[in-house]
Amino acid sequence: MKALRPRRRIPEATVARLPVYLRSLLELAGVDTVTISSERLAEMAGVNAAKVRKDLSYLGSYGTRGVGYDVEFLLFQMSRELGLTQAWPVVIVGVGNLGHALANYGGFGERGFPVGALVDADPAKVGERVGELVIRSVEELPTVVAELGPSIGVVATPASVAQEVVDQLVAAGVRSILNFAPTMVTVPADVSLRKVDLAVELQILSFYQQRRSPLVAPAVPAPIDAEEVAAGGNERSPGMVAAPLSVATDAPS
Amino acid sequence: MKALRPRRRIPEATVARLPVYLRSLLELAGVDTVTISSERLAEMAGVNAAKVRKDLSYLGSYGTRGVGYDVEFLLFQMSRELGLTQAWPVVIVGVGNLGHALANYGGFGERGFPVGALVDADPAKVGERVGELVIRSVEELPTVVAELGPSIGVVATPASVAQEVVDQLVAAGVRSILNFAPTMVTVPADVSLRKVDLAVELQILSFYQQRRSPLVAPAVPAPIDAEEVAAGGNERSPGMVAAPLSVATDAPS
DNA sequence: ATGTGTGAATCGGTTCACAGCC
DNA sequence: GGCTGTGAACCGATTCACACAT
Repeated sequence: MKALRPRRRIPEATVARLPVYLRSLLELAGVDTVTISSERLAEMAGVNAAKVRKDLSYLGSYGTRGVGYDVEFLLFQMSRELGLTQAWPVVIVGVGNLGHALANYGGFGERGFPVGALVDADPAKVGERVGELVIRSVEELPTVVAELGPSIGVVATPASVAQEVVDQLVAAGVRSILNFAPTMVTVPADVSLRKVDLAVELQILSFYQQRRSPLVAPAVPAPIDAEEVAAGGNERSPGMVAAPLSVATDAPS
Repeated sequence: MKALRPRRRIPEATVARLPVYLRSLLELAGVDTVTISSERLAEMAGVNAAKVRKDLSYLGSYGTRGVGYDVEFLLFQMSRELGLTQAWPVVIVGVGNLGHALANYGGFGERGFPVGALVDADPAKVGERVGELVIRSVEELPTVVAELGPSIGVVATPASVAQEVVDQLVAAGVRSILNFAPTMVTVPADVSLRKVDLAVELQILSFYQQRRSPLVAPAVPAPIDAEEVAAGGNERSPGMVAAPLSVATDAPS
């Protein structure tokens, strides 16, 4: 299954920023603002204007020179491109602390990703009710996925069973998986996999914090102001998890 | 603004992978395995061998040609580099669904990031007990942070107050922040910020899934093309495709 | 005059390929 | 022979800078 047809191939880094632009646009949608400049959108999204223009240009030439971008139109195009014109149900596997929280977290449904099913391997949990859903057995995955249609699998199990669960999701037909388990898992080439690894995030922060204070005392002649300085947002999606960028430039001497 | 402070500057992308190597090494630590080759470590971490060698070379020349890397020694160096020789307490701000789950999630403490305090702005929650901790008022942040010492702030509040909370953390002296709120926040240049945005992750998955199965006809005349999907920016290296030892290679349906 | 769209320059990171040491 | 360490080539992404449309 390898076709190569990039009608308009959108760079991965751009794809990772589209949701951020979308959110920014939603913030000012419906209201007074009819058009927006790349500069203003950049500010809202926490990136720079050149990047915004380049990114949006991959979607098509939807702007008007000398004016800016039509907010509504851009919203529409972007939603379409991101596949948000339809709802993608989410199947959460592993209803422990995290799975539970994710199930109750309203944010998903609001954004077009209704939690469609909860699944757990523990027989003691099967049948238990969480919100409006009843936890089902992991054995029912094929049925569950068939009922929901194209959906996204969220793995919130212990690391030890994550690969097994991923395999089951894939076998059930799920082609998009978000893994929260702190372990590496592999999927066939036609399945998308992203991971969110909290411990890794903390360790990355630890690295920079460590570097910053081998000693103490910043001892900088001119105290740096606060607020407003952009620390960049983390975006980026190269070979890792989320995005990165942080850290500071080091001691201004 | 670039001082040549860090004798060995480690690329950001490398820093983000160190925790993954660390975890891999821990998996085989203590046991029979005394040394490990870049190839084997690469396999465990889900990257390629050249990358492992290059990454490890930034830490120093800790390998032995013709042999590999000493597991224990590498573990030690890596822990030190990541600042894991000390525990960094975590302050969770916002004890809603997610904050609660994070507080109860044992994974942090295990990995050297004990949850040191829970803070919330809601007076109704202050005083409530969660695990061994009592939720404290957000006004007490300066005191809390002073008590804990250098720590990491985790923002698990609604988006609407995230920036405010981040400012308070920074004012209280926190220099490392992990933001779960779905909004852009800024911090001074000397503060590290990383974000975990679940909705964004789902939308990225949606993008690729959408491309894979363009369901309805687009409202705009646009030639549609299939394309090989290589989704996520997460981990995944180009080379890691089909699941080696997993089942699931083919989808049932 | 204003702000997009995009080639060209640049940068950071990955991969290659092989010299060097075990 | 095996495997690391690393310059060099390569590649994707970011930034620059300006022609062009309104």
